[in-house]
Amino acid sequence: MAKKRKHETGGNVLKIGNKTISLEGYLTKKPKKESENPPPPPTESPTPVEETSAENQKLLKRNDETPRKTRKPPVGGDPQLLKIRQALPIWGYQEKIRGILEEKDVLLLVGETGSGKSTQVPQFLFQEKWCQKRKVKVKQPGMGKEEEVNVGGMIAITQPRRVAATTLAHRVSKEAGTPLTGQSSDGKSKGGSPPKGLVGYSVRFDHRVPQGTRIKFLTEGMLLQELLRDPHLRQYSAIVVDEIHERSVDVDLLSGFLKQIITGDKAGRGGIPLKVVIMSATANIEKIRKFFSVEGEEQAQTAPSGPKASSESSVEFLQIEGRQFPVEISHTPKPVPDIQEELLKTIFRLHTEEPLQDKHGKNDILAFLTGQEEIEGAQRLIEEYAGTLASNVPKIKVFPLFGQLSIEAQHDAFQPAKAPFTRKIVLATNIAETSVTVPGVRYVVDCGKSKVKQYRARLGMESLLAKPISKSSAVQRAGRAGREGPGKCFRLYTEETYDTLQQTDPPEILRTDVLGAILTMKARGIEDVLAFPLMDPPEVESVEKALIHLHMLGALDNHGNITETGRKMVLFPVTAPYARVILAAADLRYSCLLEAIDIIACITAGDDIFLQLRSEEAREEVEEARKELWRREGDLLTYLTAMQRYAAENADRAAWCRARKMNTRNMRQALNIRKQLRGLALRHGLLAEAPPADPQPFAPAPPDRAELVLKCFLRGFALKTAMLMPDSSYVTAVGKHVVAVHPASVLHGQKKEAIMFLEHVYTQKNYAKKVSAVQAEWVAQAFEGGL
DNA sequence: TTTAGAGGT
Repeated sequence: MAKKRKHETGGNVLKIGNKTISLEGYLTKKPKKESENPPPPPTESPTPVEETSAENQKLLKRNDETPRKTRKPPVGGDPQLLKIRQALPIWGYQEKIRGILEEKDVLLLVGETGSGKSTQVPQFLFQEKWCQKRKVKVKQPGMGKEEEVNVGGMIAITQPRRVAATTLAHRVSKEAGTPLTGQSSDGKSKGGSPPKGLVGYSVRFDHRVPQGTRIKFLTEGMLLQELLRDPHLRQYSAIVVDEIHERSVDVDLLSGFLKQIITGDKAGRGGIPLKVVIMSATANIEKIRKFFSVEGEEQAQTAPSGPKASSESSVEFLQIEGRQFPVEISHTPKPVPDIQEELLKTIFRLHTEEPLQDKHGKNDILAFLTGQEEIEGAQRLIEEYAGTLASNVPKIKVFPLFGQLSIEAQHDAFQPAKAPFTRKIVLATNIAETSVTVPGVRYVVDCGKSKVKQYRARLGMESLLAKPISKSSAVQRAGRAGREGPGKCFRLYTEETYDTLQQTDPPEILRTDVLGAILTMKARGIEDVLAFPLMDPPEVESVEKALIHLHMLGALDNHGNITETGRKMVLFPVTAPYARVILAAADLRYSCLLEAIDIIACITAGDDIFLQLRSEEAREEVEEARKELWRREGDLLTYLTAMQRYAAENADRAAWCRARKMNTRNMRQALNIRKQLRGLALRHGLLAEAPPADPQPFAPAPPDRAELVLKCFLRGFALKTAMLMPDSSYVTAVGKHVVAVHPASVLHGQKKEAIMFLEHVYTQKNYAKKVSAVQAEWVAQAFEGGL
């Protein structure tokens, strides 16, 4: 297996064993980062209304051949909601925004929390002349033939999270007064029939795109998927990229594709430009502005021929004020030796000195800590100490808040403390920084750290460690105190420490394995991935590692071009190694596709489907029930058993989960993913016929079948294997690192001749997770088989 | 003996 090593041979060629990958022309460099925000809350009401208000008319001072008042009003709308809309900070900017986009292709809009940009901007734009659907002639690629196609008509608004996409769509459809009911599939809405809805959304497992949809909210990943089918985004007149400051891998890739569309040859869109609105919650936008501006650097390489968009598509910038109460920030005078002690002192000083409520409402406390362990420790101490308080001091109710908590427990943290004369204290991870808003908070305590995942390409492993937060993160945390009234923020670190913090967090693309990003590019026709425009290009070494890995998986050929296997892999919404396992499982040599899908569905459903049990009692309580799921082959076969038994359960699946302390949310999600993967396998010919519907009687996989399943997973994960050493440690086959089997694994504390693990994380130790027992011989075979 | 947070036709 050592033969599969990389050798640099000359400039642009990589050799792996006897194979050669061309890296022709893979070279570019680029510039820096950002912070974030949530949408306004929904309200109630129905009835029709004119969009063009009197206020609106006043702003019509611009040079305009077609007077604004002739613009067709929206289908309907709600007068009460209109009043609320008119009070939003962004409302007064609508003519300005329209004016800019009439002339320019790119607008960078910075609006702080509560400015209303996510809901209003698409409504300002959809009736613009440039936003109408047009029939144009385009040349078919390859052939000289022209075909007539529709271009434009819709506005897409991307969101990093599903919940944001769906709630914004509901809100905007209510404001517009049109229903959000259609179940029609994407973009198939034919003209002719009367419009049935103005607003739609598209997220995984949930699509509502009524006929006549003009405004479509979708997740970033969903638009990337659409790009696979429609590289010119012909359905759209404009793309609004919201929350770009969160800098997910998906939004970075999307930005690259949008940049290529706006700076490149527009022949694929029949010469019709695509308008792009980039929205960010932070004022630190120089990098984004530079990235999207055409004049900037080398725009030359992208389009090989055809007319080039030039001066007319420069980036316009607009800043909208937000709605935020002032927050008084204080730092500690000296570095604190013990964070937990300082946290307790701060909380109890606040609690005893500050009023329980005022004219703005509740005065609750939100503390940011790094993780579950720290939160639970602090909770114990606070509750203990609270018990000793005098009776004239208000009571305390502590709510932990972290991602692994059940939905119900998370929900509790959002409710006001029920008992009278009681203050709510929420101890949260950075889940409360962006993903959720806790109402009632007026005091924030910030420990100044958070756990950060970092991928190390050289080791092929990731780490999860507590690191100092960035300035923008600190500002964001403080801002959580000023949502409902003037607030206070107590930072448990000095001002000098604050000054040393990084301005922004490194974007995800620099902290994660770029394997998926590279495959995404390759599948969308990017030959030279190093020349693909990215705001923060990953290190060349990480890209090379990913290319080699993709080559090993069979997704790329010797020239670095995507293979038929690679094209099939991207059809499945799982990471490349899992996609490779799915393809292998469909192969006649293995024929265990349904089993592989069951396992992959469990693994990709979220965090572990088995809830972690802290106490010895809890463990004993469910041990018997869980035992029937355990397989000595390891975690993968255990997941398979869990899924098979869960799917076989006919009575009450939630109760079945509760009895085994399993995550019901994730099991439901796993079943969704299983259904989706089965459907895709069927559609793409990996399955001959639809599997029988649930519930099916449970039958445990016999050992020979289990062996097939594990060999099949080795096709995707041969790199993640380790051998047992005489001293009982495991050493990885590639790289020779010592790994320990994670305590959550069923193989923890056991000795097997070799293990395969799907995850490799450094926390307290170098841990192997999702572990299975394999034979050394299978590992060798997997390497020899070229995977 | 252990666990930041998002996300996909």
